[in-house]
Amino acid sequence: MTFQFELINWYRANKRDLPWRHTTDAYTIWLSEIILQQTRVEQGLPYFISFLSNFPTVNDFANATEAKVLKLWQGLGYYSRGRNMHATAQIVMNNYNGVFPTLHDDLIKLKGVGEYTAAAISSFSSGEARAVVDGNVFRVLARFYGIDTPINSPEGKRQFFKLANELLYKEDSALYNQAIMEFGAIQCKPKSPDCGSCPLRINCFAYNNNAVNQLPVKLAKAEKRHRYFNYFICIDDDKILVKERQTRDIWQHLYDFPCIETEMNCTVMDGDFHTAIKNQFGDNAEITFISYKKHLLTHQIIHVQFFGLKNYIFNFSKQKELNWVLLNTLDELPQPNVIRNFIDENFLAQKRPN
DNA sequence: AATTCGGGGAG
DNA sequence: CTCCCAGAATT
Repeated sequence: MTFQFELINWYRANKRDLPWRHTTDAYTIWLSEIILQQTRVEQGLPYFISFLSNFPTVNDFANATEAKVLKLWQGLGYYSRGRNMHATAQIVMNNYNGVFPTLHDDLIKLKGVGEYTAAAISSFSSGEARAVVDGNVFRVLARFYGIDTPINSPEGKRQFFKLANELLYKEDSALYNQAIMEFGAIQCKPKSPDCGSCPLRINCFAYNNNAVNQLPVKLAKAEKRHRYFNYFICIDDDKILVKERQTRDIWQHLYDFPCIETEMNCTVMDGDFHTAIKNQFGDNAEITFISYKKHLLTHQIIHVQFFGLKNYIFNFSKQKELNWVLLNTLDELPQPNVIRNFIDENFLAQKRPN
């Protein structure tokens, strides 16, 4: 048990004071765990405060509108997390009588709750003996035990999951799970960890074999896809035309503007793009280029152009997701960051708070 | 088994 | 720029 006790001792001395560590309430822990999926603590913390304040109980969450949830989630990314939380809150109200589950086998059935999150909530809320395996745990185990199986391969996931559960300190799974994750986040960092001050270095494979920078091993990712979004700003007096994004693409159920997607960056004079504009907005439409922005996502590079539009016509019957909204209520809609930033720069005279 | 869901911070 | 973050769902 040396490894486990060293981790726990390190944790007692070095842990950060984080709000979700002061509770065993499953709902509160669930909020924090979903928000922190693929998200740094510093980035997620203000969202955790905001969600807990807006939705003190799972009942409050379940009774909110999805638009309200997505508005609070705006800017955090991976918006399916917000939509899945909303669905899960309603499932907890309907199927669990409003009492948030604390057992792994119940949690794993909830939307947006996978192996990591079910282990985290169950161990933190009820002390169930389930090992968490997140990015931190992969890294700590790969380095300390010298495991070079790619962590993003199915074989790697099985191997690390098995080892993590063998190592789990079952007498206090919550303490041990917190300890190994915090150790990975603060001490055994991805880049340039301070091995000289590490209490585990004596028995660490990577440290003793000069392999800290080679572990963990990760399979190469697919090439990023380039996409070209051409947005059209249609303003009629005090109203602007917005579009709710639909399923099977990024930013589902968030709002942007009427858009023509092209295969490359186009000017209004380019043949196919010109034709598409005329087909969409009529022969008399006057187009003016406003701005270009390159927006980086994990798997896509979005080249965004904004165009102003005048003297246009539009066939609404084929575009049910399009809607006129008042310019002064535009800010209330959940929007992807690239759209929100455009609105900030072009429509809002005064800066909004925060 | 591979891909696709964001956005931000560190280096 | 690249990599990674308290991963999960979909194909």
